[in-house]
Amino acid sequence: MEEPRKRARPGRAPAPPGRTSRPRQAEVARLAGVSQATVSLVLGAKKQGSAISAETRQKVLDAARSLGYVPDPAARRLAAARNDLLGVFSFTATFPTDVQHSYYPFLVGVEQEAAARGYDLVLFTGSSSGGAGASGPDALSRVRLADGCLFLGRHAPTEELRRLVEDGFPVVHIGRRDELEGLAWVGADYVSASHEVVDRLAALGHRRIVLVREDDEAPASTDREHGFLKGLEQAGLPAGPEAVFRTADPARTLTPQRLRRWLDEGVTAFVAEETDTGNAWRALRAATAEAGLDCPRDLSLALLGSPPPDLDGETVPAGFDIPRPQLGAAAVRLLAALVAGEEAAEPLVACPYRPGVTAGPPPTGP
Amino acid sequence: MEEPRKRARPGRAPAPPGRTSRPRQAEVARLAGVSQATVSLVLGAKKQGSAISAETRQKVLDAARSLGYVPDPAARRLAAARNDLLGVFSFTATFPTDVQHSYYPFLVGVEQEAAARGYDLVLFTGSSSGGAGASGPDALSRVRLADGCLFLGRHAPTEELRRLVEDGFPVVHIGRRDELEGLAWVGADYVSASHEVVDRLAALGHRRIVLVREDDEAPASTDREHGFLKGLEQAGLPAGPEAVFRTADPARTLTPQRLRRWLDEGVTAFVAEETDTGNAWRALRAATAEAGLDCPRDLSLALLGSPPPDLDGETVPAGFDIPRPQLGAAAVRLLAALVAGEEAAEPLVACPYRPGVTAGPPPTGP
DNA sequence: GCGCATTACTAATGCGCATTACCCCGCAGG
DNA sequence: CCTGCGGGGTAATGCGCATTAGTAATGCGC
Repeated sequence: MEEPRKRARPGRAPAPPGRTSRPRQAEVARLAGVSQATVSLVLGAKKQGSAISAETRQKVLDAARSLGYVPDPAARRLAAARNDLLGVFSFTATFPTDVQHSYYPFLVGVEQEAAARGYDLVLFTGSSSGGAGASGPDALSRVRLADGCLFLGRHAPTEELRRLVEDGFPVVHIGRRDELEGLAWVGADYVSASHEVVDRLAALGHRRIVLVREDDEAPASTDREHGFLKGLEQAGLPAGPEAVFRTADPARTLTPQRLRRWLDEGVTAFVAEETDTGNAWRALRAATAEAGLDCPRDLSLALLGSPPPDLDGETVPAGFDIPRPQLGAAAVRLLAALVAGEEAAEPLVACPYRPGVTAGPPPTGP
Repeated sequence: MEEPRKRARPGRAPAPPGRTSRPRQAEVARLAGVSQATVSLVLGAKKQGSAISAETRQKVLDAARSLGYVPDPAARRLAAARNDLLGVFSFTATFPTDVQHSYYPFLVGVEQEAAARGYDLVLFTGSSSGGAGASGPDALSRVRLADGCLFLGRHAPTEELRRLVEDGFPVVHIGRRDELEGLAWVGADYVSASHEVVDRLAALGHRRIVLVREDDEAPASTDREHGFLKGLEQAGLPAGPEAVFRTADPARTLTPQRLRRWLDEGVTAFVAEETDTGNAWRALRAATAEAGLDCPRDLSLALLGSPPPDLDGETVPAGFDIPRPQLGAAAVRLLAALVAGEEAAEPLVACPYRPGVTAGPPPTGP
């Protein structure tokens, strides 16, 4: 029997007037002649598909389809604590006007992998663009709508991130990020990739190789140096301090004269790290040209990363590529694992060697 | 007094064991010594900030701060009947491997405008990528998850779209789409833009202009022709059928000989439509080069759209640009209006004229 | 023919928050 | 002294769904 509780009618208005509101499970249930719970069971059909007769199941499915029923993600999440949504958060605009700095390559992989796993993506905007809920101490709180969240770029505020991590919210950072204990991340394996570049050069016959790097303590830089030196050692080549040329301003210090001196000393190959600016590589190329040297013939060059996009596209440098789409995909995989309560796996993604045209055998004879 | 309802404990587990769940309003309330409702009132503080004493308010705020309270977006949305989420759906991958076909330029504008309006974006994957909920008759149902949805590309199945539209679900299509009554869309104003190109050429002194178009019935093509012809008429130039050269295979039919004949007939300027392939423009450029003609000097060329990205970047064609970011932004604005229950406004976005270097005064004398 | 296990559902409940309806209290007016 | 009234809160309720306890119906064995 119904209680006469008509006097109380809290909550919001029943439905936006004028247009059909989205169907609820209750409506599906009514149409199918079953209870709401049954609808939930049928539609939420997990692996344990039992306890529902095929007939009833079909009735429900038909009803749901005919009404165009779609579960409300908010309600779903509230009740089940998941909604098959992965967040993507970048402190700078995800789609900056300057395509060069965009996260596009990552997103290619993120989208694919997410799609393959049945996740949709939530792009959290407000981050930079000064939108409505732009910043503030709880700027990152919105990401909690998703089951988990990917973070791109180093600009996500550490404190906010810590908060999420501590709350057990699944978070994966694209790009190594060690300063925050417990933060899951995926990153390129610069060590191995740099190592391999040395291997290749050594295999070509080079016996003295110099790394040109900028004066920077980023993990990406030190990783490369580390792999480079390890490669030298393993190849039995001189790996002392003289094998690394570290300079704050490659354009000034890496002169053609300096280059010739190295050659005179028996150096036959140079390796530059990739940085935001690409200055190391740029300087190396410039010095080579100014010195009137031919690259694959007189000396070999390799770039530990991708060439600056503005540089002559004809000359593909030897070195390795950073597999950004794969990184994105790996991030999604890791995030999915975290969401599922599993533990993190290998965070490093291999960078494939790129033969390019700037490396060859060392020149023979004097 | 508490009822002994301990036997029943439905719902999901209280919290993932082992980690602190983030605070709820209830905890804030307890700490502040008030009720949950009061917390909600204080934190949800809208314009009607009354009915709460300053003292209580402060207690609540302090408690919330000290606990680091952050509202659960899902719950908030459930209660408030909106999620501040806009969908973005593209039948093909949103971030295809081939950057050329990506919707990136649109998304730039979409993201900005969405951010400015406090919306987050949901990228519906599964569409093409063959993911979990890939296709099926209700493939589009998922978009109902958001408050409204943007559609990119012409491939979204009409029937599914109709369904959404009929249900009153706010939908905006990027790119003109007339076949579906009631479907809101935003598109570039090709008619006006093409018209203006003719104006400019006429102003430069050209008296006979020919449009080269491919054999295609897309609205984008017919719009351009329409604007072109209107421009001719208004400028008092010959706008008969001979002003339009329509061909299925520009590369074969647009020979240098054909070009010379036109010139002999007094034609001094050519206009090509932009298509997926860019064949019309390509053929025009090729014929000019093969005929040994100099572009700005011997004849003027204009392109109704953006040049194919693979074409020599040095030569900026005269014509107009398709303001994709603005289109994206306009789409968001329109969608936001629909979500708010307002009516659609002007769907056309103007295309700015691009002077370029391929148009100049007609050659003087024979 | 009764106990008991299955099967096939339904009823009840709560997730976290927003939104009333209502209540309590002190004070002014009749 | 009772009533009216407004400020300041609180209890109750529901959003839409998932989950689980409970129940009716049926089957089965002895």
